[in-house]
Amino acid sequence: MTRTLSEENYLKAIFHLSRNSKDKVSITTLAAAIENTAASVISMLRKLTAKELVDYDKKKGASLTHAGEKVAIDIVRKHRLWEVLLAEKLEFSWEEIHDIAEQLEHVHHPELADRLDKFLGFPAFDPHGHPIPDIKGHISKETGKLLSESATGLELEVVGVKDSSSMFLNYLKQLDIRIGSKLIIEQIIEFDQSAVIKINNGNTISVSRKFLESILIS
Amino acid sequence: MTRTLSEENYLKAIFHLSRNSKDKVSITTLAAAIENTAASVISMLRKLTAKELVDYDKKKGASLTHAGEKVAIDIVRKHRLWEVLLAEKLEFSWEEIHDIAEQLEHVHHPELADRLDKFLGFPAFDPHGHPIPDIKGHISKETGKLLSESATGLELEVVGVKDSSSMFLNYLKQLDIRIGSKLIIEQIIEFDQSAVIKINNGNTISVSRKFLESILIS
DNA sequence: ATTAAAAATTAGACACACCTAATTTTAATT
DNA sequence: AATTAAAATTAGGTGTGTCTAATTTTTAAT
Repeated sequence: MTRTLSEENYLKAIFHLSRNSKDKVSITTLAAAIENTAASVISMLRKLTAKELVDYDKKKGASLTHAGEKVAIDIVRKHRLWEVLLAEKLEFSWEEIHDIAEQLEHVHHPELADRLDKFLGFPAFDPHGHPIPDIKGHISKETGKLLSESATGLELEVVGVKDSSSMFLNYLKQLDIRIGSKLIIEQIIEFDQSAVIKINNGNTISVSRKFLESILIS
Repeated sequence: MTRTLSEENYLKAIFHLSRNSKDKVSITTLAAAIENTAASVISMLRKLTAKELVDYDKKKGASLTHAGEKVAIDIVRKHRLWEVLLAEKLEFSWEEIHDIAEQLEHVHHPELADRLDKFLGFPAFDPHGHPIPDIKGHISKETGKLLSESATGLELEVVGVKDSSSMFLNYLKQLDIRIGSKLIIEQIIEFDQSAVIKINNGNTISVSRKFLESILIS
């Protein structure tokens, strides 16, 4: 019943991808997310199907079984709890914690997550604004909606990011955007769906569509 | 230059084995320590030799190069710092922390050990009484000597254990022996080198030679 | 409906870290 | 010195998780 690192990463990827798009996840999508080839994805899905952690073969696309989802949520829980420890206790910055938590999330011990949770004071959100599953695996809904779905002219508060990569977070740091920052969409450029936004009632800059889809606002 | 889990475990094993016996480590000894076959050990030593982390082939036996020792000490440092966090902050008990730290010690990040160290208040010893290498890789000498090398009749204080396995630590827990406990060797049985010891001026029990070699006293 | 493009799949290979079963080398005894 | 035992080594094999290069199937467009 013990899972390999690869297996866990696949489960996690399927979990995140099926949160976003609701649908079953295609081979190609998974392959892109996990940065493996489609061939590799197929053989891993077969393995996970045999272990009854994933449903596949049926129509097109993979989804987690109940057991698989439990495993995935446990990994996500550990990931986010470790991120809180790294940020709050060890003083790592926003853009450093994700990669370390990617390693820490695979440490196995039946009580580890719960001990961490208690030590950290049962945090509800990780430093990127994502909800932390509770001890029973319940996840409160993502707070906020995408900046890309917001109207122009309104003052919006940043409550989280959809992309936790250090690349993106370094960019935000450079722009002086963090959780709690105030943004106003001043203009949407129809041509490429980019936008001009005002940051903290100060600088005005131009950002891409991809940027708008990576920020959660309240 | 990135190291695999296996490579790190070999480096750590060589490090610990050559602390104990000073000499270069034989294939057979390493194989027993790491619970692999001699054949596997040889091929891994070749790999580590090629990476210039280990000196081998020469006479009989392996030892760490300067670079290899640096890596090993870094792993040991992380292991022991994580043990402190697990015991002091997350309230894990003596016999649980070793196995978790075996996983945590392989988490890579250039600053992780130092941040942990700072957060924990720069501890000098881990919960099993072993010295924690400092930021420069310096390790203070093991405190204490083996219970097996002590005279009978004296009151001795437990300062550490040589064996951090949960098997041994559970046994100690059952005997109510921990760091700080007082022991008196009442008698050595010549036949098998076992001993009768008094614990905390209370119960008297019989223990094996192996037991005596697994406890450090001041 | 046909055709082209995209997605899924199969087939076969490879690196890694193991293994077992010889075989060779070294060390220890008589 | 011959013999035996132990240790080291080689040879060849396995499972896991990848890959590339076909091939097949599905979907979309004309």
